[in-house]
Amino acid sequence: MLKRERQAYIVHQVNLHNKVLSASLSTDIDVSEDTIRRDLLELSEVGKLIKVHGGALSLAFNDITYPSKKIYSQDNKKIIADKAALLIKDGMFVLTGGGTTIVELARSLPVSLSATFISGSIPAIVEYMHHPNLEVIVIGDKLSKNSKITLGADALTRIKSLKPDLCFLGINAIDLQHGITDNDWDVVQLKQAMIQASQKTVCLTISEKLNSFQPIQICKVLDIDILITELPPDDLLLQPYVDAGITVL
Amino acid sequence: MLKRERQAYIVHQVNLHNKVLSASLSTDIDVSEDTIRRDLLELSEVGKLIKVHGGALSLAFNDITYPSKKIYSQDNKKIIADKAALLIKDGMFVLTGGGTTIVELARSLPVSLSATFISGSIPAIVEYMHHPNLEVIVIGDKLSKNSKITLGADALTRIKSLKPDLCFLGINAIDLQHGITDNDWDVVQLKQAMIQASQKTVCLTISEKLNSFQPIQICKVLDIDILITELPPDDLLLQPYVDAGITVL
DNA sequence: CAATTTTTTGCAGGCTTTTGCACATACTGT
DNA sequence: ACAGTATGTGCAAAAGCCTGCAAAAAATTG
Repeated sequence: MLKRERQAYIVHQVNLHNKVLSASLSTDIDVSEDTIRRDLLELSEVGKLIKVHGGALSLAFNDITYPSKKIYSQDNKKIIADKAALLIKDGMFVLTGGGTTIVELARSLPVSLSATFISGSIPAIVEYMHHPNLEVIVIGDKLSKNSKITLGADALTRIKSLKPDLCFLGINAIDLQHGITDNDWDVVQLKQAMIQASQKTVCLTISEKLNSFQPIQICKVLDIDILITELPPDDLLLQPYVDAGITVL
Repeated sequence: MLKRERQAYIVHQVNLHNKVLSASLSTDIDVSEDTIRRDLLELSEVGKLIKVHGGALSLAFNDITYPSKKIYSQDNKKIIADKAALLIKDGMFVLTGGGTTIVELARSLPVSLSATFISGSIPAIVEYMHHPNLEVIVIGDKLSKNSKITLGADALTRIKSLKPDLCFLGINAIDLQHGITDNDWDVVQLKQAMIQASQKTVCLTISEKLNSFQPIQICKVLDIDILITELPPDDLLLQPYVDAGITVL
């Protein structure tokens, strides 16, 4: 059995049963447990499953176990959120995506702000819901367990019918050559629609993700208007983007 | 059973019942009590539950300290939710409204259940999202701050395009003369659409709300199929509804 | 096509984690 | 206060994991 084939089988099993045991996989496929362990390690590194002692669990399962796992680079995201919050004025229509940075932004909004927020991200909506002066519009569709946002044709159609003032996107990778990129087809579709619908697009990312890329392009660098990272705008790392004509905050 | 899997089970149980006993968990999962105690210790260190002598309590339980009436009706809602959960079978399409009883139902669903849930209630969606085997469809529209559900023309249109097997509604008032009634125009529209779309409608309510009415009618008593309260089905208070031809559980 | 390099796989060893048990100690309710 | 549990500690067996290595398989190159 080929390696790829074997790993595909493992992913299938883990999604089917929500868990797998190294030992049973080993006898199933008839390879050594070491090989299985190496497979599980690789698959967990690319985020297909969660490796645990003795086997692996599906991603959905992991959410139940540790939903409030500490958020990666929380402090940096707070800095980003504060800068982003300044862009939003009373009365604006704001479209937002999902991800921890966006949730941080939602938490950083001043209580007095009165604006309309549109999103398909459940964690973000929960935050907006707690603000007294915000109107919240939910984008409906099938909920993706991984990203906790609604994805699908309905969501796309609805977004295309909007003309929001601002769009906030947390992004996974950006570089000058490949533009803004991601690794999930449906998420890419959604983000493209959001960018096209909005008058201005603001991208939020921690500096770690600058100058990296992923397999699918969302848009070119110049298709966005503002880039926000935790770094000061005159940081060397950001100069290429300033030179390219992006507003960097 | 893997360690992480076991701990996930414990967290689920503690959130479901608000408390767990080390001893019963031990016989449930068939591991020694020592192992359970070590699990509870770890989970309490990560803040997933509160460890006490003999078992553990959920974090939510800690908040509910003084209002004994609240616990009372909380228990009633748990009884209702457990009865309702039995109606849902694998593979079903289930449409649900909002409200605390529906959230309680969401929490009472067995982990193994694999079905599709459709809802516009954000608190309910958050619960569904945490179940590993549920498909979740979000009904989008403007979010009502009071009821935390999406309301409006979009939501209505979307619901009318569905044909779910079951519909669960928490209701505010029911009596034989006025039928099922409510006090919010938009909510009434939504519930009417939900009832009309579904093959079977199940209404959940605490007995307190029996034989009361509010200004706007949703439907007649006979337009629903099943009524669930915390009372046993042969309670005197429920006889009029049984006589009227409703299935009472 | 043969030689060379790279990747993959299995194995041995030493190490860590997990689990159940025994026993001394602490807590709980009557 | 006291009987009955629950808890913490130390320990040992078993299972799982990591490292390094060498053979086998696959890919690359001349």
